[in-house]
Amino acid sequence: MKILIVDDEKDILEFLSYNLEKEGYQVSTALNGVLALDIAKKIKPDLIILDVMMPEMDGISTCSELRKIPETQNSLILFLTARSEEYSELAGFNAGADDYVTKPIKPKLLISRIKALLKRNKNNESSSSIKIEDIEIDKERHVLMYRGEEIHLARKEFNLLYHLMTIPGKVFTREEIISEVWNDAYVGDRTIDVHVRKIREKTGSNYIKTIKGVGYKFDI
Amino acid sequence: MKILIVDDEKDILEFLSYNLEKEGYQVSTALNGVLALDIAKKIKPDLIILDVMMPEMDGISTCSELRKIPETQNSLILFLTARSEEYSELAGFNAGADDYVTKPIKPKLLISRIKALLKRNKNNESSSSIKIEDIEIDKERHVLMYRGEEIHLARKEFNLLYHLMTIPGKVFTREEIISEVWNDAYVGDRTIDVHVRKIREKTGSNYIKTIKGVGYKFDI
DNA sequence: TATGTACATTAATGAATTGTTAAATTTATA
DNA sequence: TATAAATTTAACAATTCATTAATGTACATA
Repeated sequence: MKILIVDDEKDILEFLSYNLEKEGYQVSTALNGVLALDIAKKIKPDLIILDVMMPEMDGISTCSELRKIPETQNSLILFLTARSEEYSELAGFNAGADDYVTKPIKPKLLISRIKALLKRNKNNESSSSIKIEDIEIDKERHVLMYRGEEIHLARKEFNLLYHLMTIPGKVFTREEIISEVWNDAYVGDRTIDVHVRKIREKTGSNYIKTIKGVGYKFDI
Repeated sequence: MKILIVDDEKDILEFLSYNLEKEGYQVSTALNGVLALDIAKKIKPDLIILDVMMPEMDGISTCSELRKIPETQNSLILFLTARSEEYSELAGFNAGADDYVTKPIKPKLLISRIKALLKRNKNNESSSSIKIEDIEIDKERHVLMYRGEEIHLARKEFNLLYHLMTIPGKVFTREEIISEVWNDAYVGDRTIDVHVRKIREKTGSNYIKTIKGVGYKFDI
């Protein structure tokens, strides 16, 4: 795992490098935003730690720029911010940050946050499974786990449920469902109903809610 | 909703016009890109359907030009392309297209794509959740949260309350409400009263204020 | 007080939407 | 190809929702 640290204070760069290398990460450093962009393009870091307060180009701007170049489009970005600069939390997230840690930096906290971030990222990339309460749908294994039991769903049933679960709570109209699950094929409305019914039947539950006149949603 | 169709074949213009007008869209047509620009400036269509292959000015060029004039800067643009011209998909999106459909055209597919496009556009315009004090209405989840409780509102009830909440404090006349919530359908005044009553009943509250002789408003 | 106007309330009706079942059709697999 | 499984449709039942009509109430004004 490659980490790039960007801060204008050499002391902090050294302090963080030491702590992160001890954890087995491959660390690079940059003293300002401009350098950071150059280095990032070359090494394609998995995670970039950015100080918010920096001369020349601040962390927020650097972050925005990083999001524009393909090499770091999907890198994780973590902000370092002084406790007083609370405004930067919002600005940071808007600019595309994934997390932020306030100074003074506690190495153990920072490392646990980094691990969490990298882990979350890994999960999102590799596994296509969605778990909500006692129901878990795994696209890779094409399996639905419900209260510990493995339930077989046919393909359309599976895709329909999966699609509803991608945004729990959101109401999907029949049009949206047909467009996404049926690839715009022309099927009647009853078709959706029947599949919904079968899912309800097989799971013996009612997580799929009907919003009459609107559509269906997955909700606890 | 105004749609402009641009194609050099009269047959296709007629075929599409017929199908789209049947769906209630207001359709204009143009036989080439140059005419399209003129007409577009006048009618400001919400959606422009462009054939890729046309003499004089092809769809891609027309699209680029349309994106330059303010009247159609934010219009949706949908390309019609022969299955063989797959290259045009990319070129089209680069020129600012929002979607494309391959010929031969299946009317039902086209209409569902159009609806999806117009809808997506609409959704992006307005934020879906409005929160005022202890009352929150969420269009995406189609849910009303009131003092932590989830209250189910029927479609018209929901739309009515949502509409009043878009501008809290503003009095909406019955005319305005019918125009927005009922899409100008012809319904009597009592209909609104009844829906208001049901909302008050279900929430057990009186956030909807009656302004006698004027209309209703949402206010704490 | 009487009267008119505007809104509230209730219940009835019918339209619209969804649920259910079985049968027909399509698709996958041995 | 035969068979089972999955998908879709069709028919109809059930439910919910929207609307109206009838009637009641509040309030202002003559």
